[in-house]
Amino acid sequence: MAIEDEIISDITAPQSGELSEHAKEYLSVLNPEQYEAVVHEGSPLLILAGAGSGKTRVITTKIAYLIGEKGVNPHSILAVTFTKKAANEMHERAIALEARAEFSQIKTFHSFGAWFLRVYAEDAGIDPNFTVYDDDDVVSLIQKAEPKLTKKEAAVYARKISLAKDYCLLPDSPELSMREEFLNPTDFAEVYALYEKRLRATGNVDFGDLILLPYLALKENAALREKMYHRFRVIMVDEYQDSNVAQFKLLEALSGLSEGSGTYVCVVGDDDQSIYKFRGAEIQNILNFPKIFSGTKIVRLESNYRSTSEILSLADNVISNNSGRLGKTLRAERGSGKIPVLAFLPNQDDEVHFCADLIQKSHEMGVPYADWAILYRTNAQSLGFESEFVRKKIPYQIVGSLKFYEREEVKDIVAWLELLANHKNEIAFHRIVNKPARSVGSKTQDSIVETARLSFQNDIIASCRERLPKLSAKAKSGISQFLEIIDEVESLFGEDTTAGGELANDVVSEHTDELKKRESKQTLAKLIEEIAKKSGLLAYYEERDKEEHTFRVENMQELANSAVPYPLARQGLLDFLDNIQLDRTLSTSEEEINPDSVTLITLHNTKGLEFNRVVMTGMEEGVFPRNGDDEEEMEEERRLCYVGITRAKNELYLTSCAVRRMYGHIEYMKCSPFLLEMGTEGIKAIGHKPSRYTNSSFHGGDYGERGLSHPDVESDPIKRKYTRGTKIFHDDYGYGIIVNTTITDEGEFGITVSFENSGIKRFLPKYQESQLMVVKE
DNA sequence: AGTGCAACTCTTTTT
DNA sequence: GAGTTGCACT
Repeated sequence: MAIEDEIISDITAPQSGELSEHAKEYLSVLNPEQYEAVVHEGSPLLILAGAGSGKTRVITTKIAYLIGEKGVNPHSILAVTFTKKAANEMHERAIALEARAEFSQIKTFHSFGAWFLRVYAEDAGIDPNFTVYDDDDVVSLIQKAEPKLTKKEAAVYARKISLAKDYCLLPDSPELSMREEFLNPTDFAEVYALYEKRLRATGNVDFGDLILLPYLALKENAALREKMYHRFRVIMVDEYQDSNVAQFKLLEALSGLSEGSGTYVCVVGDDDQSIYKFRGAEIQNILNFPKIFSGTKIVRLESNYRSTSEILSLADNVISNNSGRLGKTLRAERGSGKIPVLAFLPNQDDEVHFCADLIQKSHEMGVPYADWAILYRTNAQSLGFESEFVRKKIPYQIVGSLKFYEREEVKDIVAWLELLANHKNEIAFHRIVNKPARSVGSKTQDSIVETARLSFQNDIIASCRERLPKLSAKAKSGISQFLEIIDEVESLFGEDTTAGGELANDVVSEHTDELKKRESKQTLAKLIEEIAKKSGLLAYYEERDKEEHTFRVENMQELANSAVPYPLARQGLLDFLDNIQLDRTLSTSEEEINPDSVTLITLHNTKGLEFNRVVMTGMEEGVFPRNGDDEEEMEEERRLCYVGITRAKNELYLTSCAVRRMYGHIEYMKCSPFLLEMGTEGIKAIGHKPSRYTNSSFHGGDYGERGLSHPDVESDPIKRKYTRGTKIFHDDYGYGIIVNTTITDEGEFGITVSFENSGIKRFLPKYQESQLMVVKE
């Protein structure tokens, strides 16, 4: 690891004295708390950063400041976040402030783990050519380890194993039997142990291992820890409220905070935005941080620069119902804006139409589609919006959809790549050896894997070669074809088949990659195309595309396209696999995503994002919040609601349906308790208000009887408000006078307005209340 | 080995 | 209601 040692040798001494002009400039835009956080040094730092409080600015400015003003070597700065998107944004913004930040490690927790394991594979006791198993692969592997389990049962074990790893629990951890969730199935620990053994035999890792294995390696190896203390002098963690136990232990081991390493640790988070408990996030990490690390300085960022005061006050009304908060009140620096709108709608079709209308009408007035985000609790809810948007030709983009990598044809190609990277990958072997059919049945496959285990250190390809002469005629021909394909595609690597991950993801490797790419002009895309051709998958899917009118070949090509930036070499292959395995949510290939499109996104996925106009849909009990009973889960849902509201900069809309189709049944929905918590004061409710909603404002907490709709008592006030001759102001059209009022065929109250500058328009005021204002003279 | 039909579950949320 | 899984049949 010569490179590693080289990097740590040139940490420049801290400079003293005057700030550079550049630094004065970027520090001058900070508020006092932000400034304090940026220049703080000498003890651990906990930044409690409310939504929209400029947290990313603080982190990136701090990185720039440390490098530019404090003489910290950019290589010795590590910053981790939870999503690739956030990591990339942070890196770019840091570079914009300070070019040398390019050399800092700014990545997700998991991709940091992958980097660490490649570089220190030996210390961690694993093969440096590992690839990462996704959840489906884990389930398959559990079934291989314990064949009597059905897929469903195996999935239960898979989920719990993943959770156990988040909690940093191994099969033999005594704590495993102390936690309720691991008590059944009663043989959980045994299956977990079997799985671990089998997983190690494949030479692969799962997601949990990316955190757990680096931690274990550090824990058992003082020399390695020492190395890390020199390698990383500054460690920052973003979204710290969602870190899990394993991540905390990794951070602790990496920083040596308890060992007096002198590493500077800065964590940033917001306890009100902790929304990943189901995935093992441990909110105690942030609540107890100051207790665990004595001398911790706490800085609170409570100035919100994102949302209008109307939006923030709704957010505060909701979150203040939670107990056990560190406590924090956001100040709306932007001042006041439009009042949020709550639409009660008959059913989910109306919900979809309402959103589409809102977007389309605003677009006609020049509002870009990209202003809008549709938020929902579960992925399933996106379907209705998708079809409606397609129909109305509204461009949209779904964030966080795993669809691309879940496609059969994509998984096939990826399995080929994985097997090439790691000949021990049993799951990948099973997937591709007989596809298209080569008469290699499951019995033959199992016997080959068994032989690999017994005689070839799990190398399945070696096992294939050895078993070849002894197989039945059919299987023999199939396996020999298979081996031929393997040989042909492996020859594409040329002489560069040596294993090695020393340079992974470091700047140095990027340069070498760049050189190699230019020299050979060959990229990984070529490998993928060859695999598709030689394996017969191309022909196979061409045939199926014709019959089924699908676009599978296109998808394979798209995968190939996304591999163009990677060199045709072993390292390029591993980098590419890391990239797709650790970033499944983003469609890697930036295939013609319309830059001006509406965002469809789950509430969870919105963390860290912001939009001018936000619609929170499905505000119904049972949808959001999902379960109403458990108070702890309720608090997490409430935090999720808080996250959703605070994504909105200028306009917030909420929709709630009276009836929703679920499963195949019609469900009569109650409106979400969160709507009641928001109160009725700061929100404009339109549509048929359920009695539960109208009654609640008088006695908070008592949500009233279940009920759908009251007779519409609200239409009268509206009619009274918009009378002929009234002067109004419309956000899009400006000032005008109501020249006529009508009742439509559907019984809706309509007005005709003559605008000073926009001609004559007709409206249904009920649906325009957010844009319409009566002007008092 | 591959096809077709019947029965079942499923809705959290994701690196 | 749909998509998936498992079984039985060819």
